[in-house]
Amino acid sequence: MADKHAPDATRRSQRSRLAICEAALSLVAESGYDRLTVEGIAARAGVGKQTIYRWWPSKGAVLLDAFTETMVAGEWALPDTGDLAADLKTVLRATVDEFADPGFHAPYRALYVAMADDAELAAGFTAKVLEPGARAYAERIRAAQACGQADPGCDARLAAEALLAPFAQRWLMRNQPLSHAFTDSLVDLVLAGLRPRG
Amino acid sequence: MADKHAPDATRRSQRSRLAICEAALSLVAESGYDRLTVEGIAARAGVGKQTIYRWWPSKGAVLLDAFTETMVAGEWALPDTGDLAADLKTVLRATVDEFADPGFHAPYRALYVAMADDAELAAGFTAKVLEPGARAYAERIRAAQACGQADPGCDARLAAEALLAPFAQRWLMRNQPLSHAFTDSLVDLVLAGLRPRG
Amino acid sequence: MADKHAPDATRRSQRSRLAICEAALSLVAESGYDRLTVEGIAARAGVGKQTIYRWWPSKGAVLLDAFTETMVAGEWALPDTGDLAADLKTVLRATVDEFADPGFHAPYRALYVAMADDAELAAGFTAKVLEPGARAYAERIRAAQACGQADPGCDARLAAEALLAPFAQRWLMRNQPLSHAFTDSLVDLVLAGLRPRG
Amino acid sequence: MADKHAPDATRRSQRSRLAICEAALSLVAESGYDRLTVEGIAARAGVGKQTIYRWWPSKGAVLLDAFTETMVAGEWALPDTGDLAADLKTVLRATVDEFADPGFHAPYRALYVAMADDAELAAGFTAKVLEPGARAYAERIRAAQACGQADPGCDARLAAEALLAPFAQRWLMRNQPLSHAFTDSLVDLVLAGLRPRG
DNA sequence: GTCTAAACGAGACGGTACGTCTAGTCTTAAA
DNA sequence: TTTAAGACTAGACGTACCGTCTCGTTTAGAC
Repeated sequence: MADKHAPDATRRSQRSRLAICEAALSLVAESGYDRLTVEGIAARAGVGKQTIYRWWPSKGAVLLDAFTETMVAGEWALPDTGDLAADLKTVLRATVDEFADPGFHAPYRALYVAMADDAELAAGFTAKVLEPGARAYAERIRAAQACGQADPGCDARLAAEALLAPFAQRWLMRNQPLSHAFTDSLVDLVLAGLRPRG
Repeated sequence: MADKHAPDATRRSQRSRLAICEAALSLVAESGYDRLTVEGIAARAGVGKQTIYRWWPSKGAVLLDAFTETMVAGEWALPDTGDLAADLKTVLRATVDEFADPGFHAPYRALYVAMADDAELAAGFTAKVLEPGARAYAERIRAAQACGQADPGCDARLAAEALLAPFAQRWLMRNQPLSHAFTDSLVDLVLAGLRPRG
Repeated sequence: MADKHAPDATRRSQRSRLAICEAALSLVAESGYDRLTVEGIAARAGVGKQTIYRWWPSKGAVLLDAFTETMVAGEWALPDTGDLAADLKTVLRATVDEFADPGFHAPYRALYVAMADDAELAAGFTAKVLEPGARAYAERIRAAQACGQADPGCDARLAAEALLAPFAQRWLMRNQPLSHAFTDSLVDLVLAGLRPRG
Repeated sequence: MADKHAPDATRRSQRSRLAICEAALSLVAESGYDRLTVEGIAARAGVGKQTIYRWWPSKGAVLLDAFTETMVAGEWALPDTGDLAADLKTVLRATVDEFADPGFHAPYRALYVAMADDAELAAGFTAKVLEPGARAYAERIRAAQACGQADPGCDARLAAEALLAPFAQRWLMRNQPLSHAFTDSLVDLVLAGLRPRG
């Protein structure tokens, strides 16, 4: 029936919305997700708590909005120089560098945490961040398959996961170095599995 | 120098320790990690809160102890029938089935969450759970390399990660099915990358 | 300088305030001061603990507020029939009777306890309860001095204390009966000291 | 019936007993009664908690023992120079001075507190400390009555209370000075009530 | 250009859980 | 058997946030 009182989005204060997103990102970068509180965000943003609860269901949702808006530029296509291995290595090296910035990896890690307990947020994070990334990799691999650089019988999507998941895992665990050498080897391993078969 | 007052471990009550572990596991299976509280554990275990705080630094650490003790049998060697692909598929299918049990995957997921915010716990979880698993896979792959079933030039450890991480990722995200077909394909993909090169 | 964050008294919930006072009085009457807890008051009042800590610094302060509001009618003048001895005896007998009610003497005793360790509370209890009482006695005695019934050279305030303190002492100690006979004798003794001197 | 297991007092460690008493007195003088804890006493005395619980029912009881043993010399007779007023003033002035020492008044105040909630302790404190004092005053007054210095029709015990209680009250409340002038006036007032009647 | 309904800042409220502290009981080893 | 030591169950402490609920105060769209 009636959804509580759906607030009137046209009257929403953009000023507050931005302040909340910025506050959430800066706080999570400073102190980590478990010390991030709605009250803290409201205080830093100079905003009433209700203004947060009116527009977001949880602090995880705030973070997801803030992250996707600020961090995720929007374009997701991988470069295609004609050399699949080189392109993948280039992009993964850039990603390694990106994850060195606490302003980036702190909210990213926070979203990983929040996701595990909150299926709705997991769906959102997947749809807005993870899935587009995986799809871009799969697309690039499919292009290589199309021009004979990779075995067309292989599942491009699975190969994309085989590239991205070990990266994510190492980053999440923090127990092994996340280096260019690592991503390069990973590309080599997965691409070996994609060699066109004679 | 002195760490506060290190409690005397020889006087520790095993009765309480076990009750705490069992309570933690059952509660996390019932309600999820973010509804798991130290007070709840203490209440269900029939134990004073201080007894938990005396021996563990956080609820995540309790869960790690409880999980490794109860869930992780101890032996980690993979079967070796001589057929690498078959062996890997068998084990991964069994793991898929294992993760269908909430009594198993709930604490596992909880540890993933806790880990992301707590580097110390991450180290413990890695050392006691993830690392032994990865090592067992790498060992099996090395055995295959030794008898010519796999390219000896490949990094066995990296291949192990390429098998395990996509599995973990899908499970964590819940957005794609975690089926035998998936793990079988994954084995095929990674093993294709390990084909002995002519 | 700034007192933390002084809460906004205009928004204070009177409903909660009254419930807290009533809960404090009933609990102390039932179980005594040392079994009185802030949590217990909050629970019985149906109130969050923070609502108590926001407005009072200690359980003693709650009790003082509750007591002065409920028990202390406000008017403190002693009757003046022209007969000082009779008037004092009447009032003290009434006080003896009043102290037989646990609803009255329990919080009173509690405040005595709390006072001894808390100088601020002592000041409050003195100012709101003890001092007005002593002053009323002193005033009545001064009236008697003015009309020649008592020696004008005596310190009326000291005489008031000589009446009230032995009463308080016996009540506090519980080792001797607190009877009308006792207060009558006390009045006779002190008034003998106030006889107009020839 | 059997009283639990009455411990064997003949084997009691005097060393521990003394250490406990000293620890209790010094701690209460330093921090006040409400910060006095059994654990604190045990720690400072270098004694197990059980050793305290074995021999005393409460921290108040420890304090009473410690106080009576250390502070109350044992002899309670007031001087008798033949001049009642002078003798009383001398003794009360000395008492005023005694109460200026925190080592004395801190445990005394603590016992007042403890007493109000604990009838058993009240009986003990009364019997060992207050009552002997009151009796000594009453005795001195009776001596004066015997030699015609005071009205024999008056209740000497009541007069003693009229001297001691206002003193105790002022000390307990801390809101009025506790001076020699005050005790002198008090003696004068009460003694006026005891004047032999023509 | 008001008027008026909303979104807003602020923050009090009923609650839950935190991590700490102490009570009083129980167990162990030493003397 | 008493003692020092200290782990145990129990539960209150005072604090931090939760998410809900008023309060006036902006503020922006409809009159």
